[in-house]
Amino acid sequence: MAQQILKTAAIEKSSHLEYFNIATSVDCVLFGYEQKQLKVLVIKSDLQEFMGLWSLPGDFVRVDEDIDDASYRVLQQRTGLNDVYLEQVHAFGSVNRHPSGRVITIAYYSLIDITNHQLRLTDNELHWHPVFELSKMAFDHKLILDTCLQRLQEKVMEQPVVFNLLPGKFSLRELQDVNEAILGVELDRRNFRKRISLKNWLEDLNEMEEDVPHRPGKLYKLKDELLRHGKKELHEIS
Amino acid sequence: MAQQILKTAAIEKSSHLEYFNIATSVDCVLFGYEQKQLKVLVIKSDLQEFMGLWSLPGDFVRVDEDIDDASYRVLQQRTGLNDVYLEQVHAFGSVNRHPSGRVITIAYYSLIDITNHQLRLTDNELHWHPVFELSKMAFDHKLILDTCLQRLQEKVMEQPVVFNLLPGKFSLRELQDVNEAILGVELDRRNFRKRISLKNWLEDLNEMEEDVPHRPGKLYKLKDELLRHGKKELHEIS
DNA sequence: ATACAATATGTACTAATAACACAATAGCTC
DNA sequence: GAGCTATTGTGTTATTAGTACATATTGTAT
Repeated sequence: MAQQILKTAAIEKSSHLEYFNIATSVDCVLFGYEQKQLKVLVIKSDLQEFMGLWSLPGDFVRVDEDIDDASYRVLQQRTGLNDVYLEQVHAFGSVNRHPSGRVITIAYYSLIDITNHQLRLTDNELHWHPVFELSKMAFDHKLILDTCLQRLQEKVMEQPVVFNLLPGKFSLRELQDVNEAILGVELDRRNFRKRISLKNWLEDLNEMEEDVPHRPGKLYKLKDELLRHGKKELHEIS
Repeated sequence: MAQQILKTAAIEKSSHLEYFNIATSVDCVLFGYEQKQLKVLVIKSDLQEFMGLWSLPGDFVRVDEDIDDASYRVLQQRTGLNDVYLEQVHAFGSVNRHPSGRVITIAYYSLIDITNHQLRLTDNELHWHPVFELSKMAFDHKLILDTCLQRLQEKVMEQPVVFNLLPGKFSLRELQDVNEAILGVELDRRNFRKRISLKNWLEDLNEMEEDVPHRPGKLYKLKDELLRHGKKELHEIS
């Protein structure tokens, strides 16, 4: 019957110093929507090992910073935004995933209304790239992107997340286009509208599209109480 | 137009040494089922700060070890098992979650057939505790437990995971009991059986329960091709 | 005025879910 | 072994969600 030896945290830390040898980073999959395409914000890798390849924006987690805060910091740095929905998806921790040493990364995704927010283009190597036109990326970033995309696809018809990709006012056609761009399939218009109206997410603005070369559609907005911004988490809304 | 400076990984590592100051751990929520209750394997905290509180089994990730391997190592250490389904759920990284220093932890859950596998009881402070009778735990382990429980509840009726909690042969009543223990609700027997038969997960063994003080039920097993073990991942089985 | 392009809308079929009741069987007791 | 008890096994109806599919309407452009 082994007698349990109680340790203080301070003693424990000194006995485990060798484990403080792994860095932690966050990587952000920032999705946008433009010209009927789902896009993701990527940046040219600055490592010689990955020269010419795109990578996801990310950074090391600081010792005095929560991991969620680190991802908001990356988001803010790259887009100037700090009030959008950001969701943790998965941690990636293969031993050799990063050539600089042992780095475990935690992946987040977010949805950005490209057209209404200017990027902080610190250099022209940062840009919005069509998601389905990226095959090879630096590090394991293709895997990270695919994992986040899959999560987004699972959520898109179930929870009101996709509205972050759109301006405040939109037509049902625009909403359907976004959904199709994310899912990579075509949807039946009548069934789509029925599903959306069943969800009861939208408020009819009694306004019409303008300057379209055809019969204009009605404009809607997401109900205020369903807006997700900042760190607020809304769970399981139907 | 800032000129991009290419760095080698080696140069980058030396310039970021201050970030290699955060430890990474894994914590495992090992669920079991016994006496119609959902249980979780817990261990008395060995830190003075949390004296008397239960904590989840976990360990630091080693520098030369994948994070998934670390969770399998913890599982093996505590239960002697290495061929069960283990799923990553979430990373927890508040600055002050661990009194020994900055430790980010990655949570996994797994399902164990308690009755058929002896624990490696290195000391008697390790035991199976009813999940719904834990209110306060060491560190943020209550939050981790709740997060993993929620994930399990979401999956249990959709994917064939729960069979890992049961022996190889079981009756439909036993299966229903497990589901009820996980979800914390009562289910209608006829509807439950219909749903299960629709899933087509089970194989009728043409055997009967024995030594029950009532009409015996038929015994079933999970179809071989649906067994999840080791690191194999089966996705989206209906 | 006509052609065009897209909007708006409804019905019939199928699948899944939820509520609900009764006959059959094995062990146990007396 | 008669009767009691506990639990198995099974089916119908009503409701809701999902899928496939066609026609009339409205505004712009020529």
